[in-house]
Amino acid sequence: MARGKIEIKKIENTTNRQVTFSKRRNGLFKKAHELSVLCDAKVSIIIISGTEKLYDYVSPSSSTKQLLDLYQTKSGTDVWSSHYEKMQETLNKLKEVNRKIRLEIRRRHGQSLNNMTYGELCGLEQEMESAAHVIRERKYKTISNQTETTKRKHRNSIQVNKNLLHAIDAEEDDLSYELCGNITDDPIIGYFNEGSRLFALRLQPNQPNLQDGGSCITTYPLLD
Amino acid sequence: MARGKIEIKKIENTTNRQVTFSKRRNGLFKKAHELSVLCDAKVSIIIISGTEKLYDYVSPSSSTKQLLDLYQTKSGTDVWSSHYEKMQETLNKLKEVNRKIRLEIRRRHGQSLNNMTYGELCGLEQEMESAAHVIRERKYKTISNQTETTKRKHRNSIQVNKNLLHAIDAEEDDLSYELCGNITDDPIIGYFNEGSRLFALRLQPNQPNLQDGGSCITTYPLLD
DNA sequence: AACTATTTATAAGA
DNA sequence: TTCTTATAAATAGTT
Repeated sequence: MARGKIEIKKIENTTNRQVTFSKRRNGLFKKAHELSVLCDAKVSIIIISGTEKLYDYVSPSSSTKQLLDLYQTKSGTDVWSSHYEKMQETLNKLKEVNRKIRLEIRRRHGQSLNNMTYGELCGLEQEMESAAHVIRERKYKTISNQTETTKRKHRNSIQVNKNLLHAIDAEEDDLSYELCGNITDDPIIGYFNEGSRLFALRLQPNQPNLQDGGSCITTYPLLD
Repeated sequence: MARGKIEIKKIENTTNRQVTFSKRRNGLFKKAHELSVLCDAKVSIIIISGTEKLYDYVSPSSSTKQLLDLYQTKSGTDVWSSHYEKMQETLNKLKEVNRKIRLEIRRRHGQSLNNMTYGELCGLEQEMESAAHVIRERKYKTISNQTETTKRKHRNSIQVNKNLLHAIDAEEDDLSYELCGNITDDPIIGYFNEGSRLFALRLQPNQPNLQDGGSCITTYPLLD
């Protein structure tokens, strides 16, 4: 519109296009602003350039959101309600499901039993019985498993203990021979040693178990 | 901007303002269109006039909704996300609650019992027992109530039946008297009248119960 | 809505 | 990007 008329079609020269974009964008915003002031109108302009950059103008004393709200109301256009309504729907469905399962759990707690017929109550009782049976079975399995585990551990300890006693016996025999020279067999020293060693040795294999405390019960996988 | 410069402030003359609005609005849309074509940009303009009328322009090959979606994405502006995010939050909370309740229900069905310790299983069993107890009590109450209702109905029926029989007996007696001519004092006619009235009266209070049919079983409030 | 004197916007060049 | 400037376009006031 100056120094020569131009045709209204895409400007192929990139630099030229960007310059024109910048100039005309400013011109557009200026015009929009003048319009809004002169004529007391609300104006929103959103521009996304060929390089995907965002530029926008909103007339003073209004926000883009406000304007878009108005736009939606007035045009009846589905601006964001596709997202929104789908979500609303999901939410309502979920609430309904929630309500139902809450009722079921209350009934299984023995509450909210009004409005249940005799038949329904019978059904519920039956279900509860059989579920309780399963739970009891499970409980027994758990406890027997635990017992089993404990026994195994105990046997293990005893074995370890025995092995260690043997080892130390052998070592001491070796020592006493070295210190006292050639003393043959003394059953009392052997006895004393055995008692003392028993105490010392007991601690070692048992300590890890003691540290575990009660939690070791659950670390053993249940036998199915 | 011709025949004299104007100041950029609200045009007070209404007619003038509206004319200017119309001219400049068209000018703005034209400029917007030229911009979009020349520079390969997406443009959306929304105008709401002082008289609350809506005007909008969108560059070719894009919809306003598309543009607004893009606008939101790029600007990160809170266009509708205040609604949206609150909803998302509610949704997630609800899902979590749902998940927990479902697990509890499964356990009360005797499923998903893995990962439960012996103590937890004991607790669950106990709870189930006591809930089952409540349900059983309720069941007995329901059945006894039902029985009670049925008995009452039965007694009622018998009474109605008896009354009807009386009435019919009397009617038959009456018929025989009428056929035989004028007889003065007749205690039996008196009896008949009384019986007939009794019958009529009886029916009224009883009929509603009969019409209820089987459903009346549940309409009686349970005795607590 | 059409006209037109003027202002404004802007294309091309620097 | 910005400035300059010749020229196209827009438009205020009028008809």
